[in-house]
Amino acid sequence: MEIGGLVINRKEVAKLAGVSEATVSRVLNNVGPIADRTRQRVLEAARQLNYHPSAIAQSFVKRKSGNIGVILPYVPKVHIFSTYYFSEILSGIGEQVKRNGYDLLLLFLTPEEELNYAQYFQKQKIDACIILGARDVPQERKALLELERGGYPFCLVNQRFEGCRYYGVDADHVTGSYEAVRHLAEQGAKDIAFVNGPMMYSNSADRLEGYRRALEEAGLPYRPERVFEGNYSRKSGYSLSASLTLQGSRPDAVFAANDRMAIGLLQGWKEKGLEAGRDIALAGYDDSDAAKLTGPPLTSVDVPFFEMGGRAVEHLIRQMQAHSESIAGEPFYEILPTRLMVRPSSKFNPRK
Amino acid sequence: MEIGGLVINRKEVAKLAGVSEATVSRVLNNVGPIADRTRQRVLEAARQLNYHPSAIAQSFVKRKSGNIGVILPYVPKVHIFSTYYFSEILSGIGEQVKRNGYDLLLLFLTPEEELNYAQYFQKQKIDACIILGARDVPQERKALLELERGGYPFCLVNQRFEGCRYYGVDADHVTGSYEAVRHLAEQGAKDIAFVNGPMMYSNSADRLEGYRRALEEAGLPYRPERVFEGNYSRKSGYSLSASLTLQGSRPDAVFAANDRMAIGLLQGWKEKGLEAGRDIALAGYDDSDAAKLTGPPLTSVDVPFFEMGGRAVEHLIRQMQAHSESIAGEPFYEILPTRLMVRPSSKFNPRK
DNA sequence: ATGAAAGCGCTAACAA
DNA sequence: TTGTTAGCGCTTTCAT
Repeated sequence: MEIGGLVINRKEVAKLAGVSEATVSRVLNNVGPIADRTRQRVLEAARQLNYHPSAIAQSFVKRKSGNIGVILPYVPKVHIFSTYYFSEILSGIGEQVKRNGYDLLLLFLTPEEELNYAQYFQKQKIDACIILGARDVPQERKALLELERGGYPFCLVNQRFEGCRYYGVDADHVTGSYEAVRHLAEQGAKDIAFVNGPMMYSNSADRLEGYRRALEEAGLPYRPERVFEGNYSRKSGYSLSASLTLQGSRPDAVFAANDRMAIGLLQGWKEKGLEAGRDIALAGYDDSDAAKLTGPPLTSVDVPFFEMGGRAVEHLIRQMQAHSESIAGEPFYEILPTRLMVRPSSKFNPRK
Repeated sequence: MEIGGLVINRKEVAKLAGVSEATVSRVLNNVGPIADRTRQRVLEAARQLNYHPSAIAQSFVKRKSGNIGVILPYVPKVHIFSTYYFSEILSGIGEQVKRNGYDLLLLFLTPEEELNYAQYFQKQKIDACIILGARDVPQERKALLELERGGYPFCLVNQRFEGCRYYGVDADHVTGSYEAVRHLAEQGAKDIAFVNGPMMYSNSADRLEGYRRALEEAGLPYRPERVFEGNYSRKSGYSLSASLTLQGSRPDAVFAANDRMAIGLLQGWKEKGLEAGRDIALAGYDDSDAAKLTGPPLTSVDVPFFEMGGRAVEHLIRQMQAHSESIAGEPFYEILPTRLMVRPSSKFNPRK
C-alpha cells in the first residue's frame, strides 16, 4: 500500500529540466529575466512530474501563511453555522477571501481556554483575522488590545468597542431598530415592549438606543420594565412570551432584537391562542429566511450580513498592504445600512 | 507604527534560559529526559518572552500542516453556509476537528478552475480532507481517483460512487424516502408524485429507489411521468408547483426530496389557494429548521447531518493513524439512519 | 540569463 | 541529561 502521496520537489524538476533549482523557482514565480527556451523546459518538466510547490515551505520562508483566520465564538448548544447571522457573514467572508487568493482557516473558541487571539499570529497560522461575535467584556478587550499592540491585522464584525479605534464593519442597528419601533408606533401601538439581547454586545445597546429614540419621537414614555433581556435564542423568546402576556397588562406590540427570539414569542403566543398581527404586533430583526416562513410572516429588519463579511476581508487586505508598504493605515469603522421589511406580523388591531 | 508583530524565536528563549535550542524544543514538546531545573528555566523564559513556536516551521519540518480541509462545492447564487444541509455538516466537522487538535481549512471550489483535489495535498496545505457535495460526473471521479492513487486520506459525505471503495459517511436515504412515501400511502394517497433532485447525486438515486419501493409495497404503480426533477432549490420547487397542479390530474400527495423544494411547492400552491395537509399531502426531506415553521408545518425526514460531519472527521483521523503505522485501513462506508417526522402537511383528505 | 549559497525556525539523530 | 548538527523545500541575494 502506498503511504502518503509521493511528493515531487523542486530538485527533481531542476534535474529533469537540466537547470538549477533557483531557475525553477524563478520560472514558477515569474521573477527575473528568463530565456524563453529555459522557461519552456522548466514548465514542461514541472508538468510531467506533476509538481506543485510546497505551500508550507513557501510560507516558511516568506513568513506568510496565506491564511485568513475567522475566529468563531463558542455558543453553547448551538450549531454555529446554522444560525443565519454567522452563516451569512461567513459566506461573504468566504467569497472575498477566495477572490483575494487566500485560504480560510476557521478558529473555534472553546469555553475552557482563555481568550488569546494574538497566539494565532505568533504561531503564524494566519496573516490576518476576522473576529465574530465579540463581546464587550474585560478579557475580550484584553485579547484585542494584544492584537493591536502586536500590530496584527484584524477586523471586527458587528461589534464596536467604546474608546477603541479598531477596524470593523457594523450595521446601523440604531436606525434599524428606530425604524422598526417607529413602524410599530405608526400602526397605532401605544405600549411597545422590547425583547433585547445581552448588553455586552454593542448591537444590543444600539437597538436599545433606537428603541428609545423611536418612543421619544412618538411621544411614548420609555419604561424600563418594558425592556426584557433574552439571549438571542428561540428558547429565550419562548420563555419571555409568558412574562409578556401573563402580566396584567399585555403590550400592544413587541420589538424583538432578532428573529429567533421573535419566533419563540410567536410559538409561545400561539400556544395561548394569541396571534401576532391580530392580537399583538410583532417585529423581529435580521430578516432571516425564517421570517418569510412563519405564520404570520414576520416584519423584520434586514441586515446586509453577507456584504459585511466581504467588506471585513477587504479591510484586512488593505491593512496588510499598508503594512507591507509601511504606511500607517487609518483605522476604519464602516457602518452599513439596514432596511425594514414590513410583513403581516406587525399589524396592530386597536380593539383588543 | 509597528509593522507586524515582533515574533520571538527559539534562539532567544535558549539564550535567556541559558540552554541550547534543542533543549528548548525538548522541554516544549515534552520529549526526552529533562532535568527539572532546566525545564523550569526554559518554561519561565518562554513565558517571559511570550514565545509561541512557529506552527509553520513545525509543519515544514514535520511535513504535516495540522489542517483538515473541507472542500465546498460551488453552488451558483447560493450562500453555501446558509443551507441547512451544509451548515449542519460543517458544524459537526468543526466540533470534531477541534477536538482532535487540528485546524479547519475551508477550500472553496470555483466554476472556472477544473476539479483537482490532490493539489491541496501536493501543496501540503492539508493532511486530510472531507469532500462535500460531490457529484457523480467524470471529472469528479477523476479527481477522486487521483486522491486514492496518491494515498491521501479523504472522506466523502452524503455521496457514494458505484464501483469505488472510498471512505464515506452517508445516511440511509433509501429507507428515509421509503418511509416518507409509505406514510403518504398510509394516509390514503393513491397518486403520489415525487419531486427529486439531480440524479448525479447518489442520494437522489437513493430517494428514487425508496419511492419506488414504497409504491410497490403499497400496490401503487410506478409512473415515470410522476417523477419531476428540481435542483434542490426553493425556486425549482416553486416552478414545479405549476406542472404539479395545472396538469389535468392533480396528485393526491407529493414527496419532495428536500425541504427547500417542499417550501417552494407550498408557496406556489398557496398562491393558487391550495393548502398542503388539506388539498394535497406533502412530505419534505432534511427536517430543517424551516420545516417546523411553515404553514402548515412540514412532515419531513430527519437526517443526522451534524453527526455525519463528526463521523467523517473520525474516519480521517483513523486513516491518518493507519498511514503512520503503515497499516492498510479498510475503506469504510458508514450509513446513518434517518427518521420520519410527521407533521400536519402530510394529512390527506380523500374528498378532493 | 543562470548558478551557488545562505538562511528561514524547527525536529531528530547522533555525540558527548 | 544536554549540546551539536544535518536537513526540511523554498526564496533571495550575490556572483558569474
